[in-house]
Amino acid sequence: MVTIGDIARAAGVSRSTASYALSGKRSISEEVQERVREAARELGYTPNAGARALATAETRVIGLLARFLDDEFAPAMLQYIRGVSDTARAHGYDTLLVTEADGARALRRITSSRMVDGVVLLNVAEGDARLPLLRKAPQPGALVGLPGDCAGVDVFDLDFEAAGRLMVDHMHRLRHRELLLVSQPEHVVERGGAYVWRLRDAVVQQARARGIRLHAAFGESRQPEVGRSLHALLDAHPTATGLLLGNEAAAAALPSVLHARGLAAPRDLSVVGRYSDEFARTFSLPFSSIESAPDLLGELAVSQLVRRITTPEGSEEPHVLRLLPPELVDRGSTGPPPAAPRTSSVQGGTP
Amino acid sequence: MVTIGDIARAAGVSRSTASYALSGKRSISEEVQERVREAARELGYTPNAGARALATAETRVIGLLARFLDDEFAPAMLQYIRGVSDTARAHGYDTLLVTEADGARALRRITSSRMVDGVVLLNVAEGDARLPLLRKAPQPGALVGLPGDCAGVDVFDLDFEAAGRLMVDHMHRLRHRELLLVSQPEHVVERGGAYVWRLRDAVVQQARARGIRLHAAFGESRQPEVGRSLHALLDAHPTATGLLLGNEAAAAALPSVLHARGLAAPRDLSVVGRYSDEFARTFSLPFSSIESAPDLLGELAVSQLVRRITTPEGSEEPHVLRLLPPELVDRGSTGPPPAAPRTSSVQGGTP
DNA sequence: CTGAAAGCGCTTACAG
DNA sequence: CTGAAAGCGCTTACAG
Repeated sequence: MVTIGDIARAAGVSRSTASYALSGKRSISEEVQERVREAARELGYTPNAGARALATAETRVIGLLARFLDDEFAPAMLQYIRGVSDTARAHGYDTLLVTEADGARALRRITSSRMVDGVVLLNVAEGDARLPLLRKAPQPGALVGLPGDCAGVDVFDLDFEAAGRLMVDHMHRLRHRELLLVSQPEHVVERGGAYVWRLRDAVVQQARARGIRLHAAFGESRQPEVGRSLHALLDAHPTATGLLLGNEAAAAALPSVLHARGLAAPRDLSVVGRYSDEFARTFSLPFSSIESAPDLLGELAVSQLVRRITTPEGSEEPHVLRLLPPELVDRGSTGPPPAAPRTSSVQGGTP
Repeated sequence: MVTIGDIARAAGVSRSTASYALSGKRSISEEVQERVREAARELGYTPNAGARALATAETRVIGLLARFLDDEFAPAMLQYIRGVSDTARAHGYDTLLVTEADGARALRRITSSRMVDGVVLLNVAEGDARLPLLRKAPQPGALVGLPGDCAGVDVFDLDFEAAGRLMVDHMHRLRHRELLLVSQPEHVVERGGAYVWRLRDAVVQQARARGIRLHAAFGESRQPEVGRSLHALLDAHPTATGLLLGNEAAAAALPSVLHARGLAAPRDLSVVGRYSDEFARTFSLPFSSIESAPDLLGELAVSQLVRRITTPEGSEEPHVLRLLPPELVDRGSTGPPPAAPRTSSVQGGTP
């Protein structure tokens, strides 16, 4: 292994001079600087990360705590991970990915051993067990997902309440008067997935305010249950003309369900989902949707985290809570309600 | 920050004794051991990872180099990542996830700075630019994906040739005599994605051996192109009775395509794909498929990597090349060919 | 502009 | 069974 000592010797200077020449942290004569650089290049020198971390108390690594829960839709997670990882790199940081089931334990491990300079938490729940630990940790943390208590951390999330209102208003403007809402599975709520009820409550309230009949159901996260529950919901409410989807798994399953019933959007049913454009393109989902912006959320969280890391200790800026205003991406799946009500469940019926 | 010095002082012993008591690397009296452990617990001691890495030349971190390529289907990647990350943790390692576009550069960074004890490369291509660097690195590496030259690394992959033969033989046994094959997009091949032609060539050859007419096409990785190309293929070959899918994006798009044409599998068309069971369940893909086993491949790669890391330098065991025998998961989408040929493209026709 | 030295927090031969 | 010391490779005050 080639060390800074080797570089110093090759360049005929002291180790400190070699270090300064490479870092540029104090002025070094042109000539020496060139000799050192040349030696480093020639010997293929890279500073030892552990040694540097020990000396500077900086690892240039951020921790990313992701959880894969049975009742959530895994593919959506990938985009958050990419957003975080790519942004971290752009700031000169590497990413330690932790997928351990026991997130609190994992968080303690990586923070108290100083493996990371800061931490991004994905999939944050209302009373997230990782938060008390994060607040005690010496490193700053940024969250994607809104917890009950935001003290001591920077928080980024979609504004799910505004998203709920936007869905309803969009349908209301098109003159729909009876809507269906499919949320995430009920366990997600029980586990503290606050975004579920933030969206749901907003939808319920706005529907009431607009004089719209609303039938709200919890969905499923897995096939074939998702499809069955969609069928059941459509069967139960044949006069509903619009469908709001808070649930990515339901959105992915909907095209088959519509086909099986001989329905088309927006001709027979107007549909609005809530997922990313990337997701829509990957699975060819033809429904208008509220962009969930996973890459942007990851990027914002990391950028803020890096600011905290690099900002001097004392100058504590107040913590940030940023809820992104929802945007509706129009893919043409909404329109005025049909004149006649849908025919009820016709397996494979003609359109 | 609480250091081993603090523990030593609290327990009234030297730092070395404290270290040994915690690591158990030499015999320490019961009593002292207890005092040290108690002190560590009380003060909440965790060894500093950087300091430990510097002293031991071990980081207990493995690097995971993933690439997200436009012409590949991103959701499939997540399962590899989880397999690697979970297995690493089970062995006591953390995972540094690198998604940088320039994989070779990233590999050099993390290996030469000794951020990791070993490296797993995902998505390995025929003449992978990362391999020469990996061979020069001081850390061992394990690959998921078969490169042209396996020297110096451990390699794990699905046996794509056997998979191709299995697909054809399965259809042949059911008396199909004309088949369609949809591979990955052609750019994947151009880029050196060897698994594409390994599967394709084996299918072509086996079809010839069995006297089967085969129409092989490259697919697309994105909607709506995927769907269009499937339609075009089905239009072009109305007498083909079986469809082989090497391409996950095509598999995800197929249900809509079949619905739109009023076709059902296996009644009108027998279908075999190549993707994981997890993938099938997430997207409710009703097609029999050859299990691509991403979690198992990730697990095997990491387990072997850990063995290399922990094995003493000299005792170089020969490198491993392991190709998993394909397994067909039957989801009931294959059967005997229909008596009458398919009617050609009928948009929304009755079944 | 440059060098000698201390120190980051750990582990592990070396001595007793 | 235990302690004092060296060393891992770096950075950065301290001195000139």
